[in-house]
Amino acid sequence: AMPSKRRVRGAEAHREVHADTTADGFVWRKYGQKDINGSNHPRLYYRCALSGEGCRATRRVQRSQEEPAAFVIAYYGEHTCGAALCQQRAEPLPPTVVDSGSNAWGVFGAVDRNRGSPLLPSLGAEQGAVRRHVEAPGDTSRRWSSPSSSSSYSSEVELGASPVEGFLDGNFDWEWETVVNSLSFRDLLH
DNA sequence: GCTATTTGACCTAA
DNA sequence: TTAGGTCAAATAGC
Repeated sequence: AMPSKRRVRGAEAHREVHADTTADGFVWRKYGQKDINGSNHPRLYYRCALSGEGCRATRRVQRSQEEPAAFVIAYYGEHTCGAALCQQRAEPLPPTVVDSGSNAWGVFGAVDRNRGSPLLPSLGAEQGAVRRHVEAPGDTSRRWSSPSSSSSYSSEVELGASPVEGFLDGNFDWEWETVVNSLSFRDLLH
């Protein structure tokens, strides 16, 4: 039988993030757009560009009501094509964090992936790299792998960077918001 | 001509 | 019946 053409109402997104750019390190193909009740902005639907190879990852992008410059992006499904294949970058991401104590910096290459997307804010192209600054209390060695439900920490990303897969990786969700020239993250579990 | 995007229609859970 | 997710023909861009 044909699979349902409609996601079950209320189905949980694998993760949901707030971002000021729609770029996330993956290649997406738009397949639909809808005006949503109670929203001033249409909702955009994307699936992985490698869906033809069986990748079932999709995402739903909508501008934030409160902050029109920001986006709320919900991810559904996993990249069964393999994250490396879905990403345009030639090299896999370096480890998300180089832990060097209370402050740790990781360096990322910024990639302009959304080409001429009208949704893409003027981020990223001119800046060369992203740095993620981590401030976490307590044990820093496990903060990226399995944060406890009570842990609280934040990261900072120097602008220029679209949020990339490395930031979203893991078993927990992130929310980020623009703070002048940086993005701050916080664990959505709290 | 090929590929990606747009957009109205279609489908179905609520 | 409505709302929202997807399809697919038309269109645009290369």
